[in-house]
Amino acid sequence: MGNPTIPDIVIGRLPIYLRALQRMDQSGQQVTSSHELGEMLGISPPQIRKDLSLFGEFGKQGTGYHVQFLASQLQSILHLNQVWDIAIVGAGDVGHALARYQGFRDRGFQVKMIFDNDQNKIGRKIGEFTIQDIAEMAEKIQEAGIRVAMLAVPAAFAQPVTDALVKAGVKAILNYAPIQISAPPDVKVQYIDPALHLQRMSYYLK
Amino acid sequence: MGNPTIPDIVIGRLPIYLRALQRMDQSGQQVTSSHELGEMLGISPPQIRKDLSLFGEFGKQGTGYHVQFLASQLQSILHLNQVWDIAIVGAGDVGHALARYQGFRDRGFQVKMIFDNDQNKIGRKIGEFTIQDIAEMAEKIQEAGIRVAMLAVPAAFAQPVTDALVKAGVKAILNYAPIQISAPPDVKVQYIDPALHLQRMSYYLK
DNA sequence: TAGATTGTTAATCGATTAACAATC
DNA sequence: TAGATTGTTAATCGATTAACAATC
Repeated sequence: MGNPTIPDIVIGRLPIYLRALQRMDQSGQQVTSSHELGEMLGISPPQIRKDLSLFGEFGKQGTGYHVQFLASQLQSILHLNQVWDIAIVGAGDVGHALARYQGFRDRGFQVKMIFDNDQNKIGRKIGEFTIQDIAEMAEKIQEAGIRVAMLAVPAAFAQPVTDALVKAGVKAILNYAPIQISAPPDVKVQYIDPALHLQRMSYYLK
Repeated sequence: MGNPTIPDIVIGRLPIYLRALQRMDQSGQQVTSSHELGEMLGISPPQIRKDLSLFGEFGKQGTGYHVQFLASQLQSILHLNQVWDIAIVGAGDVGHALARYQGFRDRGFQVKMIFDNDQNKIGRKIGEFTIQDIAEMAEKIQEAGIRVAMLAVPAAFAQPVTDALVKAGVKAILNYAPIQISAPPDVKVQYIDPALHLQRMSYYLK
């Protein structure tokens, strides 16, 4: 069970730590330290130690952290001991790229279905998936018990599709549509909008 | 010129304000308030007023903000009065989706070229763009004076490609590779890793 | 052991918010 | 005018960091 007093900003750093640890593990490294992790990630060592200490004592004084052990602890904290099924809504370029992206499986997620409302797309295949009719979305998601969705529809559809996903029992939505959506407090929403990142950087461009 | 004392966290919110204002403008709305914007974005009204006041006085007491005026001020602050040319590195699924994404143009950016190191891809077209050899990347970017790049290569190539981009004069990199990259302080880097967002949400899933 | 690094407290730093005078 | 909303100060809140005892 998650401790409800952990700040969300700390939760946001855990996957970053995990990603670094998994890279270390893949390269055969067995031990690391808050200093090394901090160097690698641009995060201060005490910050890392403090974050981790909110969940337990994972290190050894004088030695540091055992890479595999810490990684598995973080996976457990983040509920990544299981593979979460994902539904993709929207089979345009973004939905297409997400459906084919190979990087989810190793990191606790697995695309299971993809929906669109375009009759020309429905029935066509993307890799192993057949694009399904969005009219059947709620039913299919409920049947499969899917809790995680990625939203790759035009901005105008984002809110109605969100409402349908919430009704179907989805609790986590990664929204690629360039618009704020509203959902009940028990439904987490994260946003990806590349233009937002670019605009943030262009402030610093002369 | 940007005021160097503005916190980066404030800069990060300006594009969010701008996006909301542009939607209002498109729907014909002429005036808004910090309260309405805050409601829409989940940001407190005083926060919005304080952020904006760091750059000037853009509102009218009793009335609020003129949507078009505030939007144009934000565009100017963010250096979005011009269109920034972008180079994409990596012509896989992600690079492909980015090259075809229609959402950049209205928001101050324009894809100009795309590179890959795969001989089977070089010379093929994505929309209007011909995939170019990454061996010619530095030269082409320098010639065109491109300052902004999007990185959509495998993690193992992210750092060497970054080094090449920096040498070629790129000052802003949006990195889709799931790995931290290092660049000089005058080169801004932003990250997009969907798995990171998913993992952050799965903490809250039971 | 000596050196290194954790976990944690206290201090600092920075960001957010409450409150309100100014004024449209 | 009366009502509404800004811009801004002061207070609060929360996050980061410095420092160090504990200990491997």
